Order: sequence, then structure tokens, then C-alpha cells
Amino acid sequence: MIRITKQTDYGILLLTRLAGDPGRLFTAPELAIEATLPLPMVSKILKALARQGLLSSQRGVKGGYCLAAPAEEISVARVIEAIEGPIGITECIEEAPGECGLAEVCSVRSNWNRINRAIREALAQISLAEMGANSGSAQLVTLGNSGKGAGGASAATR
Amino acid sequence: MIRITKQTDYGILLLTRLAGDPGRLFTAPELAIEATLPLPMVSKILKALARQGLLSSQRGVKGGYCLAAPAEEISVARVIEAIEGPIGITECIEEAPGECGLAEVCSVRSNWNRINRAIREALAQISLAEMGANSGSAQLVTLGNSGKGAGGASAATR
DNA sequence: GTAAAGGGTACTGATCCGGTCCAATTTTGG
DNA sequence: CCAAAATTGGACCGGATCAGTACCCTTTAC
Ligand code: FES
Ligand code: FES
Repeated sequence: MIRITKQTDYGILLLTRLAGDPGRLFTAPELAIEATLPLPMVSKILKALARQGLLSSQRGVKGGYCLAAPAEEISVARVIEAIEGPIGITECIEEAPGECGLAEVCSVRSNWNRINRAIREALAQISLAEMGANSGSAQLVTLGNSGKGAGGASAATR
Repeated sequence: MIRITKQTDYGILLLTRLAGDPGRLFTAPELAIEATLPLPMVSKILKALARQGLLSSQRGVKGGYCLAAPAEEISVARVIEAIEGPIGITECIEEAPGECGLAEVCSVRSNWNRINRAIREALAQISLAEMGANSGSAQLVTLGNSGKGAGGASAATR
């Protein structure tokens, strides 16, 4: 239903915590306690993020995780893609070549792709630093419509 | 994975078809053949859309479905909400009162809600008429960022 | 060498989605 | 009135995906 998975949600939560103290090394048990999440789950998520290059990991007794890049340079889109694969609201994405069969009769695919891209870009423009800023001073994302015309008055559909 | 369900995808496809001949009555078997989809599936989707008031249905021998409103006034957001419930990328939405337990330690919820709203609005501004326009003359949705300054270092709130 | 940490993989239970089917109701039309 | 055609409503099942857990291995500090 247009949902990110819980793992991704947790992942962002953990990453913002990491972003609070850049340079410091956080261990998985420590993060699990702080976030009140089960350790195996936290461990699993951190592993995935490290594998995708979003986290640097240090093994051994004094090991732990830290951000692999400044929080401002990590977008939520990257986190989502790291944990659950490419972002796309529809099944039939332009990148996916075969299948769907309906492609010929489908008059909406190109428009979906445009929407997909818009959402992806919206998520790509939000950094971890902004997610952690709970002050909410500025609007995160604004949507404008250019050259729409067709349904000018239709925005009130709700 | 940030996906709409196939039913919703089909639903939009069907609705754009309906939008092509406003006023005319389409039967479920007819639409199923045109879209090369199984009849039970089409029927199920149309039922849901009719129940939510997006389609008018006429029972009996000469029955069928037609749009309950002009195509310009039906947004994809409404279609999605009709078939799969409220739009929200995260589990813990502001509308959902209880649960999540993490709410106290969760520093990202308010920002997620803002993202949720942005996506919802983006989908609310696209009408069926625009989805059917395969010419793609104009951009459907554009994203702007105000007061963000991600590129600059100003956003470094810490 | 041992303890503490990450790394990888496999497994299970629950949930949800896709898809199908059947029985009931309503309308047309003879 | 009766039969045919269409919508309506609900139940049902198989499969995919997710959440969560467990086990075993490798690496490092002391
Ligand atoms: S449904 Fe797959 S291309 Fe439109
Ligand atoms: S994870 Fe539920 S409020 Fe943040």
C-alpha cells in the first residue's frame, strides 16, 4: 500500500542516531537498547547498510558502525534502495524489460514512470541531516506543477 | 517496497479507459477483454471502485459502469485510497493514534509525516485525464525545494 | 587465548496480495 | 410472469513477501 518496510523505517531511525554523533563508533547492542528494538533486527539492518556502503564497520572487540559519509550527503532514497531495492511505485518500471504483456494496451505506463521518477527525486533530496532535524523549521519538500493546465481546479478532489 | 498493488494499477488502467468515452456504459466483460485481464479480477476492482463512489453502476441486462465524475476531477490519489486505503509511506502515520511505542524515541516521525503529505498531494494533483494523455506534452509533476539548501552547507544543523 | 564485536546465511511464522469462485439481487424484454 | 444478462457481495485458497530469530564464522583488542 505504498509503504516502506519496517526495516527501512528502523534503518532511517538508526542512521539518524548515528548522524547525531559523527565520527563516534556505535555498537549494535548499544543502538538496539537506545531504540528499544530487538538486537537481531538491528544487527540485520546495520549489516545490510554496511554491505551497501552506507555505513563503515569496524570489526573486533572495539568495533562498531559509523556513517560512511556526512549525514548531509546521504539521502533517504539511498537508504530505501539499500534495504529494499529500487524505488518504484508501480510494478512495471521502465528499467524492467520483459513482461507485463499489457504494455501495448497500457496507455498509462509512461505517466506512471514520470510519477515514479518524481517520487524518487523527492526522496533523493532529503538527507539524513534533515530527517534528524526535529525543529522542522523549513518545509522539506514542496510540490509545484508546471504546464499542467488540464485539471487546474481539480486539486480539491478530497 | 513503495509499491502500489496490481489491483490499483489495473484500476487506473480501467478508469482511464472509462474516461475515454464518458457517458457510455461499459460492462465488466467488455473491459476485461479490452485490457486482456481476467474477468473476475476486473469485476472485483470495479466493484470496489463503485462502492467508494468513483464509479456509477447500473445493474440489470443493459447494465454497466461509468465514471461518477468528470475524468479531470478524479485524482489518482483517490483511486489509490479507494482500493487500498489511506496513503502513507510509513507505518506510523499521524492519523494512527496508538501503537509504535517508539514514538518517544523517534525523532523522524514528524519528518516522515511531511514526506507522506507531499507524496499524497503529488498524487492528488494528477487526474485521470492526465494519466490518459499519452502524448506527454507537459511534465506531470515537478519537485521544487524551498528553504532547503541541501547543496549548500547551510543545512548542517549540527 | 579469550571475549566482544561484526558478517553471512538459513529458517520460521504471520501477513498480505493476487486471483478465483459461487450465490444473491436487479433489471431488461418478451 | 419468467428467463437472460449484468452487477453485488462475500468467502476462499495458493503464493509471495516481511518480520523476526537463530546459528556459525571471522576479526580484533587485551
Ligand atoms: S500495467 Fe504494466 S505497463 Fe501498464
Ligand atoms: S517508527 Fe513509529 S513513530 Fe517512528
